[in-house]
Amino acid sequence: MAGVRIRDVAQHAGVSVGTVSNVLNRPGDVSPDSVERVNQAIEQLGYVRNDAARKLRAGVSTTVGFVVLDGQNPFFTDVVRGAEDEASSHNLAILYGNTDEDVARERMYLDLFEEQQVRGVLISPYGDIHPRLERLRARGIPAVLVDRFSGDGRFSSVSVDSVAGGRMAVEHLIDSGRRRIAFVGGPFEMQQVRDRLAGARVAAENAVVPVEIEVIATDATTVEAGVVAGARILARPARDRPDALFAANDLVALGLLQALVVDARMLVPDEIAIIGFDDIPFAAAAAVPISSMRQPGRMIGRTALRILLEETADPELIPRQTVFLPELVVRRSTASAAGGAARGR
Amino acid sequence: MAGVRIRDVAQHAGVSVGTVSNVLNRPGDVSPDSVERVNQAIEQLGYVRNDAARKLRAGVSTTVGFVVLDGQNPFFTDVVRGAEDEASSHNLAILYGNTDEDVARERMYLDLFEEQQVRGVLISPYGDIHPRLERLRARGIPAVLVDRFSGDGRFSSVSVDSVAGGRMAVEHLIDSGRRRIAFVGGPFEMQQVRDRLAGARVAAENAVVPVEIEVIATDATTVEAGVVAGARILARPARDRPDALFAANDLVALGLLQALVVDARMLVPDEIAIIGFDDIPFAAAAAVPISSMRQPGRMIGRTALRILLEETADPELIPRQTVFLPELVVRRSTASAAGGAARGR
DNA sequence: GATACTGTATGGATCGTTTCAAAGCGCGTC
DNA sequence: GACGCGCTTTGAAACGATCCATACAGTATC
Repeated sequence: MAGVRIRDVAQHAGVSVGTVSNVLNRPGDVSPDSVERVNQAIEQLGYVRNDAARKLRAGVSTTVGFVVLDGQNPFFTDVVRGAEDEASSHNLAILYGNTDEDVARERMYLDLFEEQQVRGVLISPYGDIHPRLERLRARGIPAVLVDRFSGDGRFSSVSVDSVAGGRMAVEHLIDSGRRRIAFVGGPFEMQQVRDRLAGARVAAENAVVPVEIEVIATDATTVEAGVVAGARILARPARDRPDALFAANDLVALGLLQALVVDARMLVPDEIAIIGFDDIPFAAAAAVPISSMRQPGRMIGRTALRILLEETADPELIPRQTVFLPELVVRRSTASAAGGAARGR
Repeated sequence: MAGVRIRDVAQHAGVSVGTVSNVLNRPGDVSPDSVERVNQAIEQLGYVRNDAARKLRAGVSTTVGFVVLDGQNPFFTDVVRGAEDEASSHNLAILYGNTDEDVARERMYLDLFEEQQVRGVLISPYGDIHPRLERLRARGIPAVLVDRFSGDGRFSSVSVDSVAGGRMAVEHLIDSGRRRIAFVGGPFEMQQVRDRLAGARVAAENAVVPVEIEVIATDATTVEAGVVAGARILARPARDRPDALFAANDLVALGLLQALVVDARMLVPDEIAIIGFDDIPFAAAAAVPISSMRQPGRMIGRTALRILLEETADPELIPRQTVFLPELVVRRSTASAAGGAARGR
């Protein structure tokens, strides 16, 4: 429609097209005088660069793709926010896709991003996408895994040590006097879920007292799945229930809490303790404030994008794994079983 | 790098470049035989269309921009999800930007989207961006306002009737026996905030009993802002406190709840009732389950994207305002002050 | 057998930018 | 005044797809 092209700017400023392009891309190489005139022309004509033409010729994209496992999970919105901050400071835009733990959607977005020739891809993977990512890399599009350790080290990744996190969470439960612990989460296709459980088992094995770990599988890591799992626990006779729940993430923990406390009036932490993972902002405002393993979501996003940009700059870079350690945040949901004052008793 | 071009596909399939393009865009116009051969070649060579070249020549973009006020707010992630669903069914990708109530960021994203020549823009506006949007429209990029009524009708919009919502919320508070009501929210630059307050005032004026509406201003609609406001309320002598709080949204309501109940052990709803807006999933799992005005977020997103696509198809279309009515969801936080029997739910 | 018509296929022009080799310019040196 | 040296500027050739006017083959019609 409007169609102000670089040629019009050149004409208006009395210079050649090449010069305008240089002003746009390498102002240092152009005389201050020309820069001034060109900028005025741009201003006056309301010129906006055509990114498609730029991308076609220069081969450089100004977008980065981000494929997220669960965009509804506040933890991931936090990660996205971090990536976005970093991106906008480099004048990049984010192409956003939410897979919702669906392999087909995941593939679709990667296809889309390839057509778009994004500068790079951040992805919290669900299915096995290594071959797909290899192909992208072969086309000059690097990828960084987010919230997932790259087992074989073929890609860079930014994540949190979920095994350590699981261990710390369960150690905390054991310290506060719990012995019959249930891990609530799923699906086990998700590496994070497997790792957190593995960590829980390590803590149980290392404990000086005998500790049971039971697994209550859910089909997703959502509030609804937590509610369903909670109902299953309630259906059991009181004697058969665990005395502590380690939820795969805070959404599940909130669902459990809703089923057990809000709906069924169980006493948390007295009858049963609950700990989650992620420390989303809502954990603190829950029916009973939920203890959790805090992940630095924003930082993860920032870091991932930064690494991605380094890799675009130098494709020969060796992939590197960045791992943060989660931090235990204790709230009321795991206060000592003994009740009030004494802990050692 | 890889660089399989349409020319290579043509060669491999033994047809001309034009034919391959036709197979890609109008397979109906090509003989089944050619379609077959071309598709095989595409498969074998791993050809992926170069969207930049396509966009440059054809002028059609495969991305839609979405500028969101607060990407951390679950309500908005729900809206985005709706838009995304609709977009992916049309093979469009979403360029995502989060303004965080910052005018500069808002402008930056609109610039970025203009360079990208997106197909259209969805935006939940913060500042006054009408001139900016007019300019986009002049360049053939339509925009649809999300979660904000277009007062002058110059753009299509999809929103919820916030005035009605505010009225319904406060009517409910009055019905349950409250008389000294405080509206907690801000900044008042946000139309949603103003409208919800306006609705509250309407309800108070229409009431058959005298009702006071007090305003407790916050500088954002976040959990933290709610906590701060809660502390201010606590600082007042008990006699001077309102008997009900209408929060501008659920995040603020959760913050209030945290300050008043979790931290200070006030009794909700007995001493003070709380109602929020949006009905985010976390409202139900809160310390005291929070009553709220439900907005159909996902539906809003879907609808907005659909309208946007209709407008790209026919730029002459007259802007239209789609308004949903919010729905009152009553939970424990506003149970009758009288105490009464029906508290169990 | 000439003509018209339909359905496909072709290939060169085109989109708007960046790139890059070459030219132009001003100035100091010999 | 010829030459060389930086610093700027120039203009035409890409980039890879789509568009479109044209060509062509095959069939129907008279």
